[in-house]
Amino acid sequence: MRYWLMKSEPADCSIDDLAARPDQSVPWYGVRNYQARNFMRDTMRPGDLAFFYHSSCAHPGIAGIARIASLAYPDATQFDPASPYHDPKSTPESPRWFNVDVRFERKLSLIPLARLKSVPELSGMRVLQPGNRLSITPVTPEEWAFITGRLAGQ
DNA sequence: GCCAACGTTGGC
DNA sequence: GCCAACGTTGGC
Repeated sequence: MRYWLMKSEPADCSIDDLAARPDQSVPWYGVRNYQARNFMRDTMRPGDLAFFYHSSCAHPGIAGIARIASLAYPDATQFDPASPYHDPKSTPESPRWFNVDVRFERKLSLIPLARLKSVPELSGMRVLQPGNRLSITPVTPEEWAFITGRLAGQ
């Protein structure tokens, strides 16, 4: 089993939005970066755990935990001309973009980005590296254990 | 709103 | 294949 960190803009889908959804799950559509796509398509497996991270907002940080709930399958929004994620170069015969389903696991009291950055044990964390923009990044078992065990307040 | 960092595009 | 231009990300 692997661990991940997945960014979501809470204005689009917050941890509370995820918890309130039918089945408490959501297709993680809209990823249009090849590296993040490859993580979903090639490495993620159902049962993997992910930090649910709030980005591009007033209080960026880890807001909860989610579980990968499906293998990757073609992202429907790429074929929808009305979607902002429409990709005219993609075809159903040869889809370019994929998504997994993500299910709510539990909420955490927010672990702010500044807190994560202040911890020496997490200095190597992928998402904290300067210039990182990937919306999906791997988390090591050590990082996962440290954050859930030492930084998560509940 | 600013801006640094990064990925993608497209001309050559 | 190079690389400049452009668009996006995301913290501040």
